Amino acid sequence: MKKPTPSPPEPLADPERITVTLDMVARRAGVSPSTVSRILNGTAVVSEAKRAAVLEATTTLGFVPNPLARGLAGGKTFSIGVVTQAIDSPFYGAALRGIEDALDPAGYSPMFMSAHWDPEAEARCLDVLRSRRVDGIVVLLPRLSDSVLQECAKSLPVVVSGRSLQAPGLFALNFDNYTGGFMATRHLLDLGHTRIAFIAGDQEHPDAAERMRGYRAALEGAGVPFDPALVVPGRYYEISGQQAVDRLLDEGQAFTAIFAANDQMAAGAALSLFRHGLKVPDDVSLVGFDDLPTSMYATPPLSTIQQPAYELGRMAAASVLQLIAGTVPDAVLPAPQLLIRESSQAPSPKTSKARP
Amino acid sequence: MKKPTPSPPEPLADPERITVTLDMVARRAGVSPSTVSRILNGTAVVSEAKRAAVLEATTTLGFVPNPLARGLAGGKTFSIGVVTQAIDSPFYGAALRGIEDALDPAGYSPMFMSAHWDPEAEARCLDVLRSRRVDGIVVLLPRLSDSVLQECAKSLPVVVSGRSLQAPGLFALNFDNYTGGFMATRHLLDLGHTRIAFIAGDQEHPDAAERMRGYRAALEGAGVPFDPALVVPGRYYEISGQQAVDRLLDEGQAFTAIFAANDQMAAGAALSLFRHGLKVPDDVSLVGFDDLPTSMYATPPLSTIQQPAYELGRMAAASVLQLIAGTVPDAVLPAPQLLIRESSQAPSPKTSKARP
DNA sequence: TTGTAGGCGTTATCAG
DNA sequence: CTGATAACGCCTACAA
Repeated sequence: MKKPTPSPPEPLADPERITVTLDMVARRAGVSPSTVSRILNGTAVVSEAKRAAVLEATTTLGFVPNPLARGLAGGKTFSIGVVTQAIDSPFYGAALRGIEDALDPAGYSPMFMSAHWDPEAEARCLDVLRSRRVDGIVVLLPRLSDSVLQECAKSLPVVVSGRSLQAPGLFALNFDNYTGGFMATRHLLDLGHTRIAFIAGDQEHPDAAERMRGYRAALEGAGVPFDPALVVPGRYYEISGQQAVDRLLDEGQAFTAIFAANDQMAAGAALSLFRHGLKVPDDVSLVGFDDLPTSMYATPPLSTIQQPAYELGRMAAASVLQLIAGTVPDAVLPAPQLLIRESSQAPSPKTSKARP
Repeated sequence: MKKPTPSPPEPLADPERITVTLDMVARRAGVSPSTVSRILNGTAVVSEAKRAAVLEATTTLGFVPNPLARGLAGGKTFSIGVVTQAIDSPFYGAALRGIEDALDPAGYSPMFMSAHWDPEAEARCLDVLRSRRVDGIVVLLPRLSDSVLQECAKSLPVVVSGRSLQAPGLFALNFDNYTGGFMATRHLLDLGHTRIAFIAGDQEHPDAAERMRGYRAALEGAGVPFDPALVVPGRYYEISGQQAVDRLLDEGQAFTAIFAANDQMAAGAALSLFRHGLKVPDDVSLVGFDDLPTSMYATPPLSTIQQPAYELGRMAAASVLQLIAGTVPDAVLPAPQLLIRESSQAPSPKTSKARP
């Protein structure tokens, strides 16, 4: 499958075209290939004279080691597999950047893949990554069972987020979703709300379940009875937040505030309220979770729980690197933080119900 | 590099642990390695009997070819380098997914890198990607000069977006930003607005310049004089949109509508208006550009120009693949489309100026 | 049609 | 400290 041009060989010489090999460097420096390799990798001590010669040859020849050959021979590819659920998710963006930032200075490259919340797809991602011989794997919010993950960790360093697992070669970075959910609800309670609707995430996700647990605990702590009618399931997407509020309103539920399990659903909820002529926060207070970059630019800016996505990415990447180096990671995610903006306020006495 | 375990052979058999090689498949099928290779790659015609035997052996052994070895031997890595400016940008998200979707079925893997709008960083990305021996490169909104890009294309298939370049081994996918800018402005004009502020993007970016050109052309076409005082520079981030409107308002400029060169700045603009007590669209109409996934959930939903980010990604990826295959890409981006939502309406007679 | 041999660019293992 | 000499796992002439 050559270029369809059977013309004379390279009219315009392209210096970068021909690959410079380690052997060529060795020859030019008058040493053996192994010596070059050792110097370039710092694998052993070498005489200053040769080191200098090799370095000179390396630069003048513009030698760049071939990662493929390195991987094949040495068993390391200097790449880390990263499986996300949706690479286009606003939440992941920051995390991916954190991973990039942590890996780059170490000479590692991330290899991103999306599993689309599908356990089977996630398994395929792991397979592809393994077949590509990545040196380690980061799984953001895995959907696969703990055992599968632990199994995977037996043959490769693995870091997961959103689980609390313990296993050799496995490190889990868990955000305190429970406390986050608690704080959000508590904030609304403190403001004077008692009829607080909750748009839940998919309870299959541990983090969603935790946020809900925080919601209930806060209510109980305040002596406010938990009302199942105020809890609507969502799926973390905007549309599900919108539908949730549509439903709440259709059912004629009385509430003065809404706590959405993530900012995306909060945005959907806001749209539903807008369509129904309800104002935030005058008629209904709204609190989200995640603090997406866009949330502070919502109208009005959204009160939410800050989730350190960028830090999560950085720490996860740093942790795989530690695992690879044989160190035991000790990273701990920052505690949840409540960001009070303008979407929440005390309930106005007049409109104590969404549907007066 | 054998296993450091001279213990009895595999107490708990771990089938995935030991790598199954092509040779093993060959042996089990009773054929030579080359035959296996030929069958698996469809490189040559083989007798049905052997083909069946090989396929059987492949599946029962769970053989997965090693991409590293394949790359080393065949000179291909089956990976495509993708340089974006910011992996966490809401606009890129969809594009990256498109790339993923187009590459995956072809057995290729994307390798994402962020250049942060910095030409030097972009050059480094290209170097890293080349050193990783990617088979082709996609550069989304390059900041590097045309000549550097063309030079790069001499040794590697390159696809760029946001430029109109022509060169061997180089394919450019360009969105019609001019028409998009024209349509957005025209929409406002049609509504009856004549004082239309424009929040521009960095004029260094060709696409930003084009959108501005469209803005001016629409004004001229409608016989509305272009007023430099209504044009404020931005940098495509939310904050710059907010600052732009702050400035417009501080200066006491009279306008009834704002066209922001992208949705992110439109979000910032909306926040500024909100802070100043101005309502969208009652006091000021607002139109953006890009149609970010979040824009339809803004309050009110944002009128904007739809930019097919996902398609862009898909087409870019498909095009590199074509380039690699020796075909000439012929992809053409969909034409811009105006999405009229609720952030734009006819100017109310009372508030014909932001500052009456 | 099918097998054999050699090589892709490095690293690792061993002697010296 | 340094240099041969094997691998690494696969592909591709070349030969049969």
